Amino acid sequence: MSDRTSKSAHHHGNLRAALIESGMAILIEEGLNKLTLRRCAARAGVSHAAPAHHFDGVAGLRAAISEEGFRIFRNYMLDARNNVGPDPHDRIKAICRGYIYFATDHPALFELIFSIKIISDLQDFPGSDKLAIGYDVLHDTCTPFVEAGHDPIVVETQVWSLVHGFGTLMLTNRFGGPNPDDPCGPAFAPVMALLDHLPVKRT
Amino acid sequence: MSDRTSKSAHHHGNLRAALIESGMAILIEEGLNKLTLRRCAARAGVSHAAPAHHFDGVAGLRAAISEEGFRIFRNYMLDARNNVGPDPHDRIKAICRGYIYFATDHPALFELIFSIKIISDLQDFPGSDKLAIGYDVLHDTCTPFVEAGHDPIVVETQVWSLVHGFGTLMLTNRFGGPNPDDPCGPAFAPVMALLDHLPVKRT
DNA sequence: TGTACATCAGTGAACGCGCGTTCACTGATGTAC
DNA sequence: TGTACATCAGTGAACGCGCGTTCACTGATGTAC
Repeated sequence: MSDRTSKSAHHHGNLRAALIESGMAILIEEGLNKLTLRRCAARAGVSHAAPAHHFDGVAGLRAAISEEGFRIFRNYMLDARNNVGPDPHDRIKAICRGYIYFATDHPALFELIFSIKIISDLQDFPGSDKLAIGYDVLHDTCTPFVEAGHDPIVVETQVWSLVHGFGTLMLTNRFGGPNPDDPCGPAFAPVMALLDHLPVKRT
Repeated sequence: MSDRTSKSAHHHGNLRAALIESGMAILIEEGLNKLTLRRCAARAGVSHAAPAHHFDGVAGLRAAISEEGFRIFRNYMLDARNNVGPDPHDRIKAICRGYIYFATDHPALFELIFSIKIISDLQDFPGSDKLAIGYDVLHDTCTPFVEAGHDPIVVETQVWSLVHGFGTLMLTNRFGGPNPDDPCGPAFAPVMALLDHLPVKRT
């Protein structure tokens, strides 16, 4: 936070963060299959061998970007939920809207964070608990629909499957593609309707 | 169907079909990112320039394999539905089980056929109506749950989102990974339960 | 039935591309004294 | 405060890899006559 403007040739100072930022931009502008070490380096204005000092290969870069992606994703859900009152149905529908907005705004990042196979890629991601960032929001918001003493995974599986399926199908244009004006418009209404019928089990 | 055993150097005779078969094997054994023209050619025992006579680039190969994949996928749903009686809930649950069995048996093929973005990749796939193979099964099986005069897309979106979301999340091990013995086991029960509550609108 | 010939489906060598990785190097930074 | 030095984070050249594509070629096939 001092003379970041100097930008001397060596010692970028914050290259790791800059590379992650470059990766995000590449995801937005070029897509997931263009996310390479060399492209990130080029975009950050640094030699292509430089990233090796900060990431353990391309898998490490993807893991770091995923972690940031999960945080952004979680904030989408929280922001949506902060705009509604305490009604359980309003809240569950809100986080689902946040889910879909995120998928629409950041399709490649959405694809990245959900392409990680938790078990098989475990060794590649030492901080694999980072892959659960956001799950707490789903869990908390589902609680009113979970009968006391019952396993919350049932409701969580129902809600998550429903919204995730809609999101992925929408991104591959199975419902005519995302509506840029309102990704949670008419096409999403059937999902909302089903959520509306979830019975509240405790208040 | 004559002397296919001769296998003379030139004129393989059925190379297109052999390359598609090779591609299927590669998907099963090596995964989607190993599906290349050169690998298919090598696996079919042919020079790597040969596929150019049968497919329009790697996109054409993927399209041809997708088409076959959609047919297999559809048969999974039909087979499952043929094993149950006429009860609408039994039938809708059956095609969803078929959906999940297919995803478990052919994860890379599942990934391929659902990675195709229908609109943007349209020009790459002249037979893009082939991308809808299987939708008829969903449509027909959902009919009893659609009120007369209402748009069937509502129920179709609900069922499809639910089962597709579960399938994709399961394949990335979000539910502890697919159970090899019974992919439609306890983890899938919440989805089945939700389907059981779909109201029948006509008989 | 036999022959000439056009067509077609393969071969194999070559090219350029982008990628990850390695390596000797060098300039900047920070610390010990 | 100043100097020596270890450490660290970059550079740039080089390597090998697998990929798609092109191209002249050649052997097999099928048809006209």
